[in-house]
Amino acid sequence: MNKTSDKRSIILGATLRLINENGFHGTAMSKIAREAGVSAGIIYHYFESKDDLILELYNSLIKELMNALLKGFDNSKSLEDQIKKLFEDIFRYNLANPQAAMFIRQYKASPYYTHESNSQNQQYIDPIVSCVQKAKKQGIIKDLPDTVIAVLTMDVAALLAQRYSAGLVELNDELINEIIGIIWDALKK
Amino acid sequence: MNKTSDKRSIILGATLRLINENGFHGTAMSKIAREAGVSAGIIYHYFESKDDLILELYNSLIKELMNALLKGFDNSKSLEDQIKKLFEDIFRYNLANPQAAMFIRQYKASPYYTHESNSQNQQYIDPIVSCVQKAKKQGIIKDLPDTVIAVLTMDVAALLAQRYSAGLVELNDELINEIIGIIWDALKK
Amino acid sequence: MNKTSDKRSIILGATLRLINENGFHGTAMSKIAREAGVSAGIIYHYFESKDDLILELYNSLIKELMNALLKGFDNSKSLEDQIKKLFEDIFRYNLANPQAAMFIRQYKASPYYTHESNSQNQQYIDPIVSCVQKAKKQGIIKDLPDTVIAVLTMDVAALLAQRYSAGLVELNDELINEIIGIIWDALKK
Amino acid sequence: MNKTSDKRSIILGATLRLINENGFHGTAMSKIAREAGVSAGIIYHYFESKDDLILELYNSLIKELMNALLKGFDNSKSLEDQIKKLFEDIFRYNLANPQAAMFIRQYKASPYYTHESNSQNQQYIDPIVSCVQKAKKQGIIKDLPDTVIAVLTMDVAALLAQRYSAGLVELNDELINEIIGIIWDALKK
DNA sequence: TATGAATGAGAGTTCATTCAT
DNA sequence: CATGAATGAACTCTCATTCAT
Repeated sequence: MNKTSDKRSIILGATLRLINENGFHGTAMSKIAREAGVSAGIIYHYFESKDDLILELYNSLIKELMNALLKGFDNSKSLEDQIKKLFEDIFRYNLANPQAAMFIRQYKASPYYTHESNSQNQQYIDPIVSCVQKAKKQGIIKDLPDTVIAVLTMDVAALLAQRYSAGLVELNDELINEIIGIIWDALKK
Repeated sequence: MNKTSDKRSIILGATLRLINENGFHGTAMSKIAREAGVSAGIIYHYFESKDDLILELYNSLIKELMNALLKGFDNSKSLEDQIKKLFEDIFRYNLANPQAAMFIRQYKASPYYTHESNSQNQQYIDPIVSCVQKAKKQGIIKDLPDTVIAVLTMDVAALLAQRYSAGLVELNDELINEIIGIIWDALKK
Repeated sequence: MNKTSDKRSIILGATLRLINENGFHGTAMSKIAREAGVSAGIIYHYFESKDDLILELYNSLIKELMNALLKGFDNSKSLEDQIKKLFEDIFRYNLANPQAAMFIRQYKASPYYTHESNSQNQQYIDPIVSCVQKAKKQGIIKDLPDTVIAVLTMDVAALLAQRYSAGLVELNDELINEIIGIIWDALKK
Repeated sequence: MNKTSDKRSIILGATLRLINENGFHGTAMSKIAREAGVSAGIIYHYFESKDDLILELYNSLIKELMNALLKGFDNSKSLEDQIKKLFEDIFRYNLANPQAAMFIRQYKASPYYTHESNSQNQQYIDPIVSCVQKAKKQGIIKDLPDTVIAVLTMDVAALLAQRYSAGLVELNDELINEIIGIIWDALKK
């Protein structure tokens, strides 16, 4: 890890924290610079604009999430176990990374979120999507549209993570397992 | 309906449309005024500030939603039917009012959403919460925290409504009924 | 006193209080209306504009002051006694009416104060000026320009009244008399 | 003198001129920027707000005035000569710097003038106050409250300077000396 | 690479004034 | 006479972005 990517990461981290706390609108570039301990100008060396910075942050968080999911992937297991593991990992990742979950959620709910911004992450998403497709074809899970499945897994997990971060619900391992079970039962055929 | 509440409503409507399209940050007060066909200054006659305007919009949408849910309420039916009807109505309301669903979702994902902003709506939410409580006690639905139940019903419905509005998924009556059935099966004991 | 002049007076009184507390700039017409217990619009029935309202207030305060001075006037006394009494009354009036003193001072220090605004009060000021002129000619007081004499009497008194109102100095009767004596000694020949 | 303090000074100078001409209320930040030949935004780099700018201007003028008075200070002279010189310098400084005198006067007559704003200048005022204190104790000048002495010297000088600037009175050296003599005679024991 | 002073457009908000009622 | 909703220009202040150093 060289100095360049260090500073880039520091800026991204500062942006993540500030936007989660104050929203897109409440997060001025000058504040990001102060939080990151760099000058305002240098941000424009690493990112084209504020919009670009936010998009890059989103992409990097999606990339990290997808890497975490792929790491748990085991092709030697049965497809049912693979899918089950996938859903479990999605839940656990969101709950373990509430800052990331919160940002992704806020981003997706905002006008920053366009088809274009998502197409860049297709490469990371593809393996997971194709796994889900296979499971549908083999009759392991219900034949629902991908979007519906994504909502019931990814989005539900992210929402619960945020509610947990906000102190609105207590989530112990037992409850998490129960929820994962409920979702799995709801999706499986 | 007198002129005063008319203009107030017009301003709220313009705010809803613009914020859904451009986000909180992308929606200037002057644009709201232009969209509503009023002067910029008069907004401050009806609302204290931009933040207040947004909060009032949120409150009014929550109130409308809750009224819609209460309208479908029938105490003569069995509790199971009541709960089932409630979940169905939540889905249908969100899908029928995508603008409201989208705004509520964006609001809840933003730093505007605080405990304080929700406490004002407690009066509308209470009857529904108590109905769910009763269902839990009578063993009709699973004994999950209210927040988890809210995520699996209200938030899932709102998310699907937005995905539908964004053209990401086709939701016909058959599919809606299937999803309602899935959620109901997941929650019932 | 009819209702019309009542309301006019109430508006003037509200303006006096608010401007002394918040300055010209900090005193909106709507606040004057609220303080006076009238609508914003009606002020424009009694006064042409905010500037006019402020000018009329200034004029009315100058008129009251001058009337107070003229009331103490006694042509049967010696000129020396008349002048001495005049200076004493100026002091006492300012100290007894700190709100008026404060406003006049703030007005005179502001760009509202023009030659034009003063010319309207010439009728009230004339008798006093001519009395001072006579005293100068008869060698009772020093032959200083009128402006210098006004500063050493009127303005000094107003300043002391304001300092007293602000709690910066304690002014008992003894001290007031001492100051009056000092000023008189300084001006007399 | 570096560029930073240059621009700060230019802004302060522009503010002084405009406020003397148009008052606090009539002096918009945008006008100050234009007069100073800078952008509107940069003022907020040097000053927190309009209020802060005005306070800083007041403080800098008080500081300059006090430095001018201290420069004329000569401890080797008799206390009587020191005091006399002080009063003379106050007069001459005010008459030589009518812009400063006018602003200080307008500021003191406005609601901007608070105890807090003055406490920041105590360090500059202290030496002069203690000199006056000593003179009172030694029976050189009358035992009047400091505020009264300040009014009769500082404020009278500032008022005369403004009247002179406004063309209301002609002040030649002879007259100035006469007035200084009158004030001195009034204060000395 | 890195800084931070500088820009200027545009934000939210205020307010003197008007006018239909 | 009286109201107060309505206007819209002008205000203070912010902020993404640039650029000389």
